[in-house]
Amino acid sequence: MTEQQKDTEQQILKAARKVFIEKGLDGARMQEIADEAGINKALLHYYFRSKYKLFEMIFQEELGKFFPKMVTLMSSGDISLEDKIRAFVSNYISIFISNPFLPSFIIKEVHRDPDNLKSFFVKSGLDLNMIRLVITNLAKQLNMSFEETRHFMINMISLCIFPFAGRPLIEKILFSEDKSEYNKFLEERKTVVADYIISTLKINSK
Amino acid sequence: MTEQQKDTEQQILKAARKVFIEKGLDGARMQEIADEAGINKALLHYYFRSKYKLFEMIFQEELGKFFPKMVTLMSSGDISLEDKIRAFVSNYISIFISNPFLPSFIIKEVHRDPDNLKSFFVKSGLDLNMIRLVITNLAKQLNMSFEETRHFMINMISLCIFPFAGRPLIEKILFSEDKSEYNKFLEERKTVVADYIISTLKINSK
DNA sequence: AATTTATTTAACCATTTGGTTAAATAAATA
DNA sequence: TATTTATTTAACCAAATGGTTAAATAAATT
Repeated sequence: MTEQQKDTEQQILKAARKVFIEKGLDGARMQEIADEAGINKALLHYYFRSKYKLFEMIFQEELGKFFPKMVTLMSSGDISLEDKIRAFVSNYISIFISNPFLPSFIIKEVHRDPDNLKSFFVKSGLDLNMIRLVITNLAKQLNMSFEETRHFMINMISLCIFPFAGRPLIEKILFSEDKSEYNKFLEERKTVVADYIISTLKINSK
Repeated sequence: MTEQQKDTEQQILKAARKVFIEKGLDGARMQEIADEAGINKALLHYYFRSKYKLFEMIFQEELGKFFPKMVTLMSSGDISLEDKIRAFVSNYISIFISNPFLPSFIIKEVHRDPDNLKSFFVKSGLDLNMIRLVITNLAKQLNMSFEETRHFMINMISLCIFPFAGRPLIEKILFSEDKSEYNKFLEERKTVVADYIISTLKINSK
C-alpha cells in the first residue's frame, strides 16, 4: 500500500468517522462521506466495498474509545483508591471532551442492533472476565458486595457520560444555550464528580 | 370525529409511538407503522399527511413524559427535602421502567436536530423559567450556589437515566445478558440512587 | 334502501440511495 | 518514455421509500 493510498484511506476513515458519529448508520449518506473526504462516490466504494463494512470499522474503533484503559486504571495497585477514582473520572471525562458525540453515537447504535453487540466486544479490546475481576477486587477494597460495587461503578460512569449524551437538552434548559459555559461546566465535572463519588465512600466507611 | 375514527387514530399513534421510539425518525418506515397498526399505507397517509407530521406528534408527546411533574415535586413545600428527593428519584425511574426506550429515543432525536428543539419545549409543557426558579429555591435549601445546585440536579438525573440509555451495553457486560436481573437492578436503583444523593448532602451540611 | 363514510386494493410516481461500470485523465513508477 | 496505478467523470441500475390516486368494498348513518 503506497503512501498516497494510506492517505486517502485515512481521509475516508476520518470523514466516515465524522459523518457516522454525527448521524448514525441510518442517517449517514455515502455521498456525504465522499464529499467530506474530498473524493467521489466511485472512489469511496473502491476503497470500502459497502456502507456497512465502513460503518463496522468506525463503530468498532469508537467502541474501543468508549472503554478505555479504565480496567488498567482501576486495578493498578500502587495508588490509593481515592486517587484511582480521581484519575478515572478525569480521564474518562477528558475522552468525551475530545469526542463529544461519542456517547450519543454509542447509545444510538447499541440500541439499533443490540444482538450484534457481543461480536464487537473482543475486536474492540474488551475483556469481560477482566472487568468482572476488577469489580470483584474493587468490592474487597470497598468492603461491599459485588452487587453494590456494580451500582457504584455504574453511578460513576453515569455521572461522567450523561452530561454529554443529554447535552442539547441540558444546555438549552439550564445553560441558556451558552456553549462556553457548558464547556466550563463539563471541565468542572472532573473534580465535582470525583468529589461526589468519594464523599459517599467516606460515609459508608464509618 | 366518530368513535371509529378516534379508535383508528389512536391505533396509528400507538403504532407510530412504538416504531419511532424503537428506530427513530431515520430508521422508522411508514410501512412498518401501518403494519403495526393493522392498516394499510393509504389509510395511514389519509390520517396523517406525512411521516414528519406524525413523528412530531410522537416526539412532543414523549418529550412531555421525559420532563414529568418533577418541577411540582421539587418545589412543593410541605415535605422534607429528603422525602422530595426519594419521591423524585422513585417516580422518575418508574417512568423509565414503564418506557424503557424513552431515554435513548430522546437522546437520539435531540442530537439529530438540536436547533429545532426549542420549539418543542412549550408544546410539551416545559416552563424554563419555572425550572430555574425551582433550582434557585433548591439552592437556598441546600445552602449552595446556583452552579453547585445545577451540578446536583444533573447528578440526580444522570443516575436515574443512564442505566436505561446504556442498557444494552451494561446488561451484556455486567449482567451476562440476564434481563430479569437487570430489571431487579433497575428497581433497586429507586432506593440506591436516592440514598446515594442524600448521603452526599449529609456530608456537605456538616 | 339510499347515502355517506371508512377502509382496502393495487397500481403508480418521484426521489433518494447504495452500489456499479467503463472510459477518460492525472499522477506516480519503472 | 512507457506503463502501471490512483482518481474522476458521468451515466446508469435496482431497490427502497414516502407519498398519491382512483376505484372497489365494507361499515355505519340517515
